[in-house]
Amino acid sequence: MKKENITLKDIAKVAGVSTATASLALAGDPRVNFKTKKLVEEVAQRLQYVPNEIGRSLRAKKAETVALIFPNTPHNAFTHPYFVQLLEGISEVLVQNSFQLLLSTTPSEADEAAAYDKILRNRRADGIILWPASIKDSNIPKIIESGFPVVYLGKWHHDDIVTIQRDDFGGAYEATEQLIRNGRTRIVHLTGPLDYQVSIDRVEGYKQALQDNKILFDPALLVEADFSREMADAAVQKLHEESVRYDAIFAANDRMAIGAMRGLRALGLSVPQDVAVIGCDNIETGELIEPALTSIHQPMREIGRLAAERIVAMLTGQDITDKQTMVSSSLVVRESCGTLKN
Amino acid sequence: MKKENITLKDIAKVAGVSTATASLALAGDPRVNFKTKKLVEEVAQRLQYVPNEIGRSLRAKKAETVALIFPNTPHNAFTHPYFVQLLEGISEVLVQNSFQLLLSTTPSEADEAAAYDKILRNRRADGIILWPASIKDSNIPKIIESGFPVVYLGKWHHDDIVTIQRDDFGGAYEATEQLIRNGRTRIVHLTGPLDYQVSIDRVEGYKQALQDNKILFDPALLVEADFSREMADAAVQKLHEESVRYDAIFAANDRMAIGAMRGLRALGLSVPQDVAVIGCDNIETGELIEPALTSIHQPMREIGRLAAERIVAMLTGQDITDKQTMVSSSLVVRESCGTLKN
DNA sequence: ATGAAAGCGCTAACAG
DNA sequence: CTGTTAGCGCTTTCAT
Repeated sequence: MKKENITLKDIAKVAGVSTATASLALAGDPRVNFKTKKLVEEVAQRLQYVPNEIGRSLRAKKAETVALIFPNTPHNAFTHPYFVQLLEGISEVLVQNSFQLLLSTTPSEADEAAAYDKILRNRRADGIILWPASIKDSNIPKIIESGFPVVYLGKWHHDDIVTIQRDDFGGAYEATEQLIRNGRTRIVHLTGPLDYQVSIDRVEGYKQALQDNKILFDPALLVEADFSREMADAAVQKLHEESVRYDAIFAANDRMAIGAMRGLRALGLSVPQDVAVIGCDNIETGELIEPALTSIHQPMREIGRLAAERIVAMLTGQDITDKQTMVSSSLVVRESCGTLKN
Repeated sequence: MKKENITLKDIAKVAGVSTATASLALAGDPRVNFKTKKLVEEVAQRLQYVPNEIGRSLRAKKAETVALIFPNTPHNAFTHPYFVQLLEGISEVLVQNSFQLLLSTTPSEADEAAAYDKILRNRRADGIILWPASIKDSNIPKIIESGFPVVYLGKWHHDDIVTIQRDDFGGAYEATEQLIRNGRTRIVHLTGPLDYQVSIDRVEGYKQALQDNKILFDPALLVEADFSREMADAAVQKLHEESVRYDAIFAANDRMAIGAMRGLRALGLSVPQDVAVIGCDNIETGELIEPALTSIHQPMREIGRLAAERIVAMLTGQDITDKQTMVSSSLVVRESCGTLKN
């Protein structure tokens, strides 16, 4: 049932030319006679010839493939609500440019190094889009310094690296300021794990907004969590037990914001009257719950698109003028933050 | 900066053996002397040799790669809330078995055929996991009948095809029956597009449940929609304008269920008192809204895992005993369907 | 304008 | 036990 694959040799034989000529003809090389070209094309068409990309890759030393590498940690990747959108943006651009997309998860921390290395050098992919997890990941410098074409989704302390980064600092700043503008002064910040750059940047933005508004930063209001609903809920409980007073929560993602809202409700506190809440990610759920959640919208699809465009540019030898690209986020104001409708 | 890739030839030269011996040594072939084996391994290690998979693939005529093909229609794939979970299940198994995952979207309907064909025959992937969109898609029979190793996610009318299917009929039956058990008799079914197999199966399950409970099927209660919240909302409006009376809605996905609930609220109707609602997919949002949504849980991750296991089995020459696998769904009962707590 | 031949990196059949 | 050789399918000089 399974058809034998027909090769260039086959169509050359049928067309009565050499494989070299056939190859040139199909590549549209001007040196080849128009008539032979037509003939070869006709035969290829008739035999439904599809070039074997593997052979082509071996010869060309490139695979026309981009790998998306991401560590599949519990806080990252698949569980991230916006992973799909990133993927969609990347896919969209790669398809347009006839690149393939190879998905590479690194299963366990243990063989991450090996996994990276393999992808780097086994030539299955010509370039990499790298979604970092923790900044502690020691493999990342290795990849980046290997000189392999890579687009890094995040901040990296080296100007030579092509990066696409979100303005997490700015987003956090804006969210915090929104709460302050609404009259809140004791603002809890539920962070993600603090070995993530995104978490650090948000804390900075939060602190800066406080400072610019002459509010003293209170360490008791900074709570490290893990992006999960459960932990946010628990954090609210804990704050209650410790009798910490606060009138707002800025959570590092919507899941935690929602978890916190549930925790608050369980304590008999109302949102936004008693405690105003803002999250990050602007997931669909936030729009549907009561009260609707104010959130920082992250343009993940746009980031995916930009990342793919950059890597394609690098692989096709174009110049990257601006290596660092900053994508700004925007605050979507809904009921939960206590802003009065105007 | 970018290192020249070292090849098998290089390590053979350094180790002072032939490439053949080097190859065998690294493959752990018992014929090669223990000492030479150690030597070669040491050199490979030292030079950080990573085999070029492209060369290997060309030789072996396989790529150790599985492609996931899905048409990126508005109702499918990226917008589907459960796409990520499918992906996760697939990825998990493929990683375990050292297969790569190639993601193939078909951009526009126009060149779908070409896209499929290319993937089928350019040998970048050894096997395919196929997520169908419409059953009208004429490319699907072609792929399947080409004899290329494929796992089809859905129902296919041919016993030779390896499929993983959800029990959409059973799920719809169970949901409908639950509503009937709760005393509802005029049950609206908001379907997905009726050229999707899933939609058809659900309609069948719905009808069967009605019939088994001696409720006459009323065509006015069967409303074709498009999986979107907006259309569900509009459908509820339309039913109102046409003065259609009903006491329950079974929606073909949670998005529509949620849209319908919003529409009902706008009409001043309460859920579940006036109208009981059940959705499909059991998305996270359903758990968080008020009233919490009863929904059919779809084990997409499990499906992904099974699909990947099957395709790996096929590619490694194992026997597939049961070609058709049916995965059952389960009803997650929450408030919206009006079931009394016990 | 076309063909012959080399070679990308790898593995496997066959010698020795 | 190891080396020689051929060839996977393709592109690309280099001759003709």
